[in-house]
Amino acid sequence: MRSCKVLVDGRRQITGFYFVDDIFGVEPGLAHRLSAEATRATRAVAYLQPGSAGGLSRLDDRLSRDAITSAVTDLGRSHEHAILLGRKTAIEKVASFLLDTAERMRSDTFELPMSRLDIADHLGTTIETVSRIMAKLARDGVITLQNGRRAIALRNKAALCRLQES
Amino acid sequence: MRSCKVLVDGRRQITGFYFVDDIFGVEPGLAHRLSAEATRATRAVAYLQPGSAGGLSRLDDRLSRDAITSAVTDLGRSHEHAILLGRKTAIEKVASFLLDTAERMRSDTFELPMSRLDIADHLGTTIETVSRIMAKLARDGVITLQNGRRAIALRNKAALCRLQES
DNA sequence: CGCATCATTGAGCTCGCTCAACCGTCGTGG
DNA sequence: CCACGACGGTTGAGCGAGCTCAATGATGCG
Repeated sequence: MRSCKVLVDGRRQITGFYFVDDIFGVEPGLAHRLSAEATRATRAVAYLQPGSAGGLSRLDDRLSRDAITSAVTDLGRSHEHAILLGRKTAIEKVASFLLDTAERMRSDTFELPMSRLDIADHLGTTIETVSRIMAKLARDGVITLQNGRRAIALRNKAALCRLQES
Repeated sequence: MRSCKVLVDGRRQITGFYFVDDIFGVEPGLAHRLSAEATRATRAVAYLQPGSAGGLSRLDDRLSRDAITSAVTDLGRSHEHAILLGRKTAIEKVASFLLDTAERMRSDTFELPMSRLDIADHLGTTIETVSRIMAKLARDGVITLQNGRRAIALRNKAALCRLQES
C-alpha cells in the first residue's frame, strides 16, 4: 500500500509504503488528511475507531497499543524520509530507497511492488531520474535489473551504503 | 526548539520546530535518532521513560497519553512537511512556512524565533533562497519585514494561501 | 572602534526537470 | 495468429530553478 498527499494541481507525494502486516492510517483527529491506495492486489483489514469522540480512547486494549507503536515507528521513518527529501541528491535518494526496501523485504533480491512513478513520487523526483540512476547503478555493477525492470538484486551493499551518505 | 538530523558531511534537515508547551522527542526504541536544540533561551522539562525496557509502557497515565497525542500530531505535521519538501517550489515552501508559523504563534505579526539558516534547513533550501523570496514577498506587499528581518507581519494571507498551492 | 554574526544581493553554474522519442511487454479483438 | 494500442520503462537533448561562490550591508557585543 502507498499513502499519499496530492496538491491541487496534481503533484503527488507518497509519504510511505506499507508491506505485509504493517499498520497504517493512524491520524490525528477525525478527518483523514492522506489517502492510502494499493499498488497491487492486496488484502487489508480496517479497524474503526469506536464511537467515542474520535480521540485516542481505549488505550488499554491490544489494538490501540499496536496502532500507537505503528504511529511512533512511522514517525521515525518520516524523520528519516525528511532528510532524504530535503537534503539528499538523487543518487543518494535511490540508494537509500533500495537499502530500505531490501531491509523491509528481508532480502537482497526482490521484486519491487510499486511502479517507477510511485518511487519517484516517494523520493521527490521524477521517473526519468529514477530510471537513469537505476541504469547507472546497474552499469556500475552495484545492482542487477531483470524482468520488466521490477526485479532487483543488490550486488554491492557496501557501495550503496557509501552512496546513501547518512 | 528545533529537532534535526544531520548527514555525515554536515548537511542538516530540521524535522520540526516546537513552540511553547509543545511536547517533542517521542521516538521508537531506546536510541534517539534525532537531536533537539534550543534556537534561543528556553526552559524545557524532561520526562524520562520509567525503567521498564523502554517500550510504550504505562499507557494509562496522563503523561503517556499526552506523549502519544504529540507523536500523532507530529506524524500529521510530518506528512504535510513531506509534500512540502518533495513537491513544492521554493516560494510555495516559504509561503507554507509563514502561514504555518503564524497559525502556531496565533498571530499574523510575530518575531521569528529561528535564524534564516534554521528556516532553510527546515524547508530543504538555502539561506540565500529564503532571503530572496522573503524580499520578493515584501516587495509585492504580501508581508512586511522589520528590525533585523526577524520580525514579520503578514499583510495578505489570501495571496500567501494562493502561493502555497495545497 | 573592531570584530563577529546574521542577512541580503549579485552572478554564474549545475543538477535534475521537461519535453520528446523510442522500446518491450502484455492483453485484446479481428 | 498477428496487428494494434495501451502502458510502463528507458534514453536523449536542452533548459531553468535554485544552488554555489562571493561581496556587501546591518546589528550587536566586548
